[in-house]
Amino acid sequence: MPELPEVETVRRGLAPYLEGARIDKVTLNRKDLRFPFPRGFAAALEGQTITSVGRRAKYLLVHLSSGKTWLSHLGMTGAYRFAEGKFKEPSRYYEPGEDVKHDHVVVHLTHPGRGKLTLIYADARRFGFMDLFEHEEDSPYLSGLGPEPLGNAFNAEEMAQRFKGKAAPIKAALLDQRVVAGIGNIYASEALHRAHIRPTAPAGKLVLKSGKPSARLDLLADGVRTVLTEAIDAGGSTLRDFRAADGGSGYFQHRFAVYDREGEPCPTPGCTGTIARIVQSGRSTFFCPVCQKL
DNA sequence: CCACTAACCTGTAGGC
DNA sequence: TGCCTACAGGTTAGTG
Repeated sequence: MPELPEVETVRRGLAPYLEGARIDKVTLNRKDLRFPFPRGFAAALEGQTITSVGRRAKYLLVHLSSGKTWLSHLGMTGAYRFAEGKFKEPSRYYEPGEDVKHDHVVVHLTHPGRGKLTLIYADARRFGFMDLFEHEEDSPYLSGLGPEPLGNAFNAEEMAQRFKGKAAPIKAALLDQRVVAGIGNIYASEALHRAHIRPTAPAGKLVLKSGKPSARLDLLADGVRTVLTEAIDAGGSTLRDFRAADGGSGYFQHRFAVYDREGEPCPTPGCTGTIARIVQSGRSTFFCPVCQKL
């Protein structure tokens, strides 16, 4: 489900309700999601106060008073919501009375000023997972990640170093979390369209012999930053089932230039192209064959 | 190390 | 209506 902008939207929705709250009880309705919960997971959360809610790439990071960090990845269909009608619009899967068979984790909290809250993690496909660690470098999920695309360490020079000599298509390179962390299938297509780069182009072709980024790669770095920033500002994209923690939906999907727009006219000013769909590494890629040359 | 595939699991949309 | 297929925002494990 969620790429960086959607996870950031979830983080922003949760933070005001979680920060400062004490975790009273954690119920796991099964022993695993994509992977088993770590040993003693629930017990390690219980009794803790949440100091802050952060994010790294597509990972939510809930920092606890014990110094440990509760990591949560939403996979494709993971979602958080609060029970008991705290919000006007419940997640579409979970209208009152609807089945709750995908509610896998239930967290009872007491928030100073907001009182008792029940946070629920639901995940139909169970591609999500959770972890608990003391130091970020101890988490296998975080240790290999590339730079945050909206952080200072991310720029065209940085990308050039990672792309140099790579034969893999640029779309695959953008999806590689070791190269840049947080881009997924939607925003990879969108960023490439903004930079007018063909998704099949070998990543190495965007790097000059000197190792400097090409002008196109400069455009791509800009495209990544701007599309992610705009998507966050729009509250993420709502396809199928994505919901922010308050049950609301993002609206960036209305601003997709190419994603899921096969057969529609290319929105690039003056371009006469029609958006095409191809499959790369088993996943859909959308692009304009006319304005996305190399 | 690189590139690619299959696998994980459930739900939904579309064709017949 | 039912049945069948294709596809879905992600990541890891296994193969050459």
